[in-house]
Parts: sequence; C-alpha cells; structure tokens
Amino acid sequence: MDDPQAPPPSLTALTTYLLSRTGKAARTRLAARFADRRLRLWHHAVLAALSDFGPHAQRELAVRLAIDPSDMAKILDELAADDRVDRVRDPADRRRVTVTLTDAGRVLLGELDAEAAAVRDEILEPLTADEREQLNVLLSKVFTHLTAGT
Amino acid sequence: MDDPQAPPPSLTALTTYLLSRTGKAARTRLAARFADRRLRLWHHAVLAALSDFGPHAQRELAVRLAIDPSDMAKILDELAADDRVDRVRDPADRRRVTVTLTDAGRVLLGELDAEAAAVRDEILEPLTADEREQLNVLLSKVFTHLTAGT
DNA sequence: ACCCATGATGGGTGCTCACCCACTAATTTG
DNA sequence: CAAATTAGTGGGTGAGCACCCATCATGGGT
Repeated sequence: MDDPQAPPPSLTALTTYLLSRTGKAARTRLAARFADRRLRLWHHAVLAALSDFGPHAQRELAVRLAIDPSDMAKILDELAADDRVDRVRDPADRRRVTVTLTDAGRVLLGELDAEAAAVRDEILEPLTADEREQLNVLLSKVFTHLTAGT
Repeated sequence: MDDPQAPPPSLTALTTYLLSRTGKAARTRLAARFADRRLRLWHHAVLAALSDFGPHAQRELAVRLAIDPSDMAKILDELAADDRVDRVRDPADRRRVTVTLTDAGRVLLGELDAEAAAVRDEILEPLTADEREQLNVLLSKVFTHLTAGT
C-alpha cells in the first residue's frame, strides 16, 4: 500500500485543492475535445451566450463573459470564418457590431453541449445520480457567489 | 434584472463548466496569494508531500507529484535557496539526492496551508458547514477516481 | 574494465491565457 | 466644429506550464 503515486493526503484534505484539480481535469478534457474541432472553451461560451440572450453588441458580449474586448474580436473572427455567427454593423450606431447566432452556429452549439455532457459523465462516473445532483447544486451556489463578487 | 454580467444559464447548467470555473477561481486565488511570496502551487505540493511522507529521493518526489524531474529540480532549487528543504547526496547511492523538510520549511508549509484554508473559506462562503463537508466528500470521490485512472 | 542504465540538472520550446497599448472609425459633448 | 469618448481591431508581452533533450556523475551487470 506504499503507492508511490499517491498524492499528499494533507493536500487532498483541502477543498481548495480538490476543486482546483478536479476543475482542471474537467477543463483539460473538454479543451482537448474542442481542440479536435480547432475550438476553445470561449467559443462554446460565446455561442451559449448568444443562444441564451439573443443577439448582442460585441462589447456587451465581452462584458458578459468577462473577457477582454480584443480577445472577443479574435474569437468572433474564428466563429464568423465558419459562419457560426453573423456580424453586422448597427445602422443606428455604426461603431457597434451586432453579433447573431446562425443556424450553423446553433448546430455547433448543440454538438459542443454534447461534448460537455460526455465529459461530465466521464468525470462524475463514480457518483450516483443523486450525488451528481447534489454536486451541481453545491457548485451552483458557489459559482453564483463568485460571480456576484464579494 | 437584466444583469449584463450574468453568465449564460445553459452553461451553468453543465456541471463540467461549474467545475471548471470554480476550480479555476480556486486555483487563481491561491496562486495569487502564493505569488506574493514568490511561490507557486508546486512549492506547496512539494512541502506537503515531504511533510506527509517524510524524506524522499528527489526522483520519487517527482513521480509522486506527477511532475517532470527537471521541473522538480528547479522547484527544489528555489525552496533550498530559502532553506525550506535540505538536499543531501545519498551516501549509499551518490546519484540520488535525499530531500528533507527543514524547520523553516515546516513553518512555511503551515503558512501556505493557512492561505489555502483562507481561500477555501472565501470560496465556500455561501455553503453551510454540512454542505462544505458534502462537497468535500463528493469531490474526493471524483478526485480519487480521476487519479486512479480509467 | 566496459557498457548500459539511472538520477540530477540546465537549457530550451511551444502552448495557452490574460493582459495591455496603439490605432482607426464613429459618435457624443461642450 | 473641435475635443473627448466609445467600439472594434491588430499587435505584442509576460507568466505559467508541460514538455523534451543533452550532459554529467554514478552505479550495476557481465
């Protein structure tokens, strides 16, 4: 039982570490799947935001997702290159660009959601359905508290 | 109620995303605190491993923490520079280096543990004591399943 | 003694990520 | 109408991370 691979128990006792490590595993696995499609996690987030909230001014998308406006521009470049989103100048304020989800974007979003669900099933495999639900509830509380800010 | 900062609900419904985001928050906050001491997360992990398992051959430390041996050498350089660890050649096998935690190292470990606990309290603030315990149990299951490998 | 394997180390690479600044075009303010 | 502000864009930077290889000293096997 002298497992040379065992992590230090004093670390795994810290929820901070468990969160960090399991979160990283989730992130890494999902990112790997997305990378097969030459996409990153932000692409998914952007598509999801457009689907949930409808067309957005580009700037507001960046604010909502807490991402740098210049990075947002790059992500939209990539999505637009595959016709996943439309970018049109707002005629009322020609500085602004309104971003809209295309049908192809909706299809892609569905596929990415499925990937995320698959990763969830991988990672949460040792948990029962009840436990998965518990975990989701607990993490939701934590997450909304985080985004609400201190 | 039109919170322009609200994240897409279709994402927060995915446990994968909650894990990833909360884990990242935990990691980032802890890393920021460590950075104030010019340390990174690995330094904590190394100190914890030495405390939990006692003196280690350097190579075995690397295996245990699943880190590249050459990176381990650099981390130990930094810890040794502040006398947090002792590195002595094993007289029986003079290729090996035995790494030992010093008293100063133990002190530092205590401080880093306290930082981790503080971050935990920040992040888990919205949860009751019972819920925190639940979360820890659930994450432990997930984590051991992850490290055990499929 | 010789050859090969092993432990430690230094150096370097490629990637992601989160920033930050400069610039242009368009709009609002005074 | 001039000046300040805002939206989007392109470019670059620095940190962290996970690698990988070459080298050197040592030890073990035959």
